[in-house]
Amino acid sequence: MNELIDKNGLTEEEYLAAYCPGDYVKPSVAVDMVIFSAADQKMENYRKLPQKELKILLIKRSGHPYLSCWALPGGFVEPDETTEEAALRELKEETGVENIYLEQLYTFSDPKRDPRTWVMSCSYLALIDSSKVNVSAGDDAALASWFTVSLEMTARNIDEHENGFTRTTDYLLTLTDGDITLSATVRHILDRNDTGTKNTYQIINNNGIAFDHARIICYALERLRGKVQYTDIALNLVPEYFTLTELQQVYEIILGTPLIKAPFRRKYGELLAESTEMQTSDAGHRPSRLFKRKWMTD
Amino acid sequence: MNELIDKNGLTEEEYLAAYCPGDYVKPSVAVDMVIFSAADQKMENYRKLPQKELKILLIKRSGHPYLSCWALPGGFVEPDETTEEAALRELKEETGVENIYLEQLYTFSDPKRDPRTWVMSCSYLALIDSSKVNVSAGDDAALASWFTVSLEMTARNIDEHENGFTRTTDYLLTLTDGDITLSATVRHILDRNDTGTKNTYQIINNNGIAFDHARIICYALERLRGKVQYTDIALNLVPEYFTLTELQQVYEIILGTPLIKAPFRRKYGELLAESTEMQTSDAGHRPSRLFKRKWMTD
DNA sequence: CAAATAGTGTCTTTGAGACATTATGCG
DNA sequence: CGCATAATGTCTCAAAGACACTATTTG
Repeated sequence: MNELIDKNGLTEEEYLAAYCPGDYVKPSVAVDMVIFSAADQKMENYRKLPQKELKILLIKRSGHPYLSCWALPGGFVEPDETTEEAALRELKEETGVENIYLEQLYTFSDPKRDPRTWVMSCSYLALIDSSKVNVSAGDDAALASWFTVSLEMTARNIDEHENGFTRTTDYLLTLTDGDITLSATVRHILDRNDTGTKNTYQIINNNGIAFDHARIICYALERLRGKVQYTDIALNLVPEYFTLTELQQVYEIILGTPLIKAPFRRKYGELLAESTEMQTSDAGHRPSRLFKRKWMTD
Repeated sequence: MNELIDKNGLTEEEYLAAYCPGDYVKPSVAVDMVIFSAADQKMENYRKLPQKELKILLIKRSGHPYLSCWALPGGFVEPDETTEEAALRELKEETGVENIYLEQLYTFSDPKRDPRTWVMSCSYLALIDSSKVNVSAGDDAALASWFTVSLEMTARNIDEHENGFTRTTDYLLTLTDGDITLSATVRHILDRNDTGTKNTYQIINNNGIAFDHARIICYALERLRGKVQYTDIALNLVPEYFTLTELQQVYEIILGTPLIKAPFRRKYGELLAESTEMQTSDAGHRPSRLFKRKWMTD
């Protein structure tokens, strides 16, 4: 608190005591969470390992707008809390889980993104060990479900012009849960020229995903794919003790490509996880060593 | 627009027509910009190359709170615009520059970050070629100035406990412009254990930097340091034509370490810039080839 | 032994780091 | 020629990619 006096002769203390917020139009601010987990897919074959699948949690809307579409879990930020605290509060309400990996993603602010009124969405990426969460999340009446995620590039067009180029890329996002299939095409337009770079994202078509949440999910996947390669965040998707094959599968479903075992084990096994004596007793093949997270302090 | 009917018997269209926003308390949302440029430092020696310095633009506050402290340029988001549009609008007002590299950083939402009222800040990173901007920015009475940035780690303490560790790191941010020196110490506390990871940032002490802007500046520098290594954003800090030595200096002042010439030229010269015939006629040494940005379409 | 997975050895390729060497302009 | 910078050559070392080989378990 400084003692300087402003042009009206007030100190900071006096100014603040007299402060009256103006009557400007303000936006509502919500938090929306993209909660990922990596769940085991049941294998039909008799002694094969289960395969992992990347899932996100969605909640079916029971009111307008986007009635009976599926939306990201979230809610409005309340006074006296940060967006992160709001996210943690909602997370606990909707999944019962505390102590989760949480990272702010991006603030979406298109004034028309909510047809009712001006609502910004501060989005969060959350990662959760699927063994920790009960399948039917949502303790109240809200219908919540885990959807398997798939994102693939379906078209790309590059148009080079005088001092730059325009690149249009379409991504197809598909979310499935049993019979239910949701999908959306998100178009990314990158326009670069001598005077700058401009990125535009449009939801070209949308099947059952509420608001701009298809776009938010794409953004979250992009971030996850990037960060998984130079951090240890993937460890938040496996239980406390896990095998290297499990971890490799998690990397594979995130990145969408198969990885080669030996270099994977060198890179992540050596650097990120600490081996222990524990072994798991399986059926039909050599049992594998269990690993645990190693705390990297740098 | 779907035709489903909700529990009150309304279609979405009817619902929206009747929609009346509730009377909740809402935050104000501001955008704050960390605008970097890399300016040539005048060399005293008679025929040496100029050295680059990393600068950010700050504006002196002429009213409470933080009267006569220095703040990031910014302003409030208005209805019918996105935060990005607000940032571009403010940027044009305060520096006269359009067509600039702009990237959303992070939304700071501590409800006490502005002593007046509840104000969230959606922060942006902007990069500008210093040759494009006049030294005395700010077309109105506001006093704007470019400050040289320096950020260094001053202390680190790691405390390992049962199931994890707590790491405390202090960073000293120093901003100088001629006689004026601003500084702040930002403390980062990383707490990891079996139940999760928690990051906390505190401004330990602060000399003349308004609000939580010291923290925002640190965040921006961190992002810039990271992205410079795997993207070509650094090219937004140099003029259209530039030498590889200039570019290397830009990398060096961002990363804070000297780089070795040969590998730098292999990595960035080959991958990111396209050579042209142009040469510059200098004084006292071999003239260097000028390079231009190469448009990477992938 | 067959099936299935666990775990390692090693060759190749790539690229960063480090340093030396050559080139070119000016006075 | 001397100074200062430009530009390239090359050796080393670390890590990723690719693939083959060995090791264990159950039935």
